[in-house]
Amino acid sequence: MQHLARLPKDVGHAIREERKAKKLTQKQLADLSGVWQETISKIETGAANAKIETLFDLLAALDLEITIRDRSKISAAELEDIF
Amino acid sequence: MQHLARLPKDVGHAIREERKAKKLTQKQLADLSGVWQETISKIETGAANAKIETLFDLLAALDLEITIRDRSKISAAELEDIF
DNA sequence: CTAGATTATGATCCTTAATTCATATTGACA
DNA sequence: TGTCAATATGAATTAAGGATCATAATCTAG
Repeated sequence: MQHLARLPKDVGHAIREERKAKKLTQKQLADLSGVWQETISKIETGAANAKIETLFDLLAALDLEITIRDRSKISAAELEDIF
Repeated sequence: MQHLARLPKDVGHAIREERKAKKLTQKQLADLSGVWQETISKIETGAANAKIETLFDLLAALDLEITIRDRSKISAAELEDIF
């Protein structure tokens, strides 16, 4: 599964889906990442405008990474076919 | 060109490279994105831990998007970009 | 339905990003 | 080299995130 993000709230959704896909609770992710459960909740629900560092703490704990590229380059559907 | 980001500073590098690839000055990007030139400078040099919303303001102005996925899913094409 | 686990929300305190202005530094180029 | 554009840096102020504690709301198995 791969997540396209063009708006800040997309990031929270992606975090939540990846956390659930890995069968982790917010508390477990909190312990893994060093980010508080309350903060994770706010980020996942879009109630927070998190800092990049906090986001990367969560991404690292979930073994995720980010790629940045032009919007026109390739569609998410096409990428799904590749992977 | 596509940028892999696993650490916060990678984001600043990607922003800078994409801005230069599109032949924009920090001031021009500032006018396009609504983010101040001084702030862009700090983000590009890694001197700032920007907020997600600020990052997305810059990505939108540069017509960029991000994808989030598992670290293990790296294509051959991307490996060539990295090495 | 109930109990326990999970997630959400609210308050306070502390830290820090973003804005804004001023200016210093660097870079490009005639 | 000298000048102007571009970028970086620093200070002060404002706004907001994160830590922390407490607790409410929600979900879920038994």
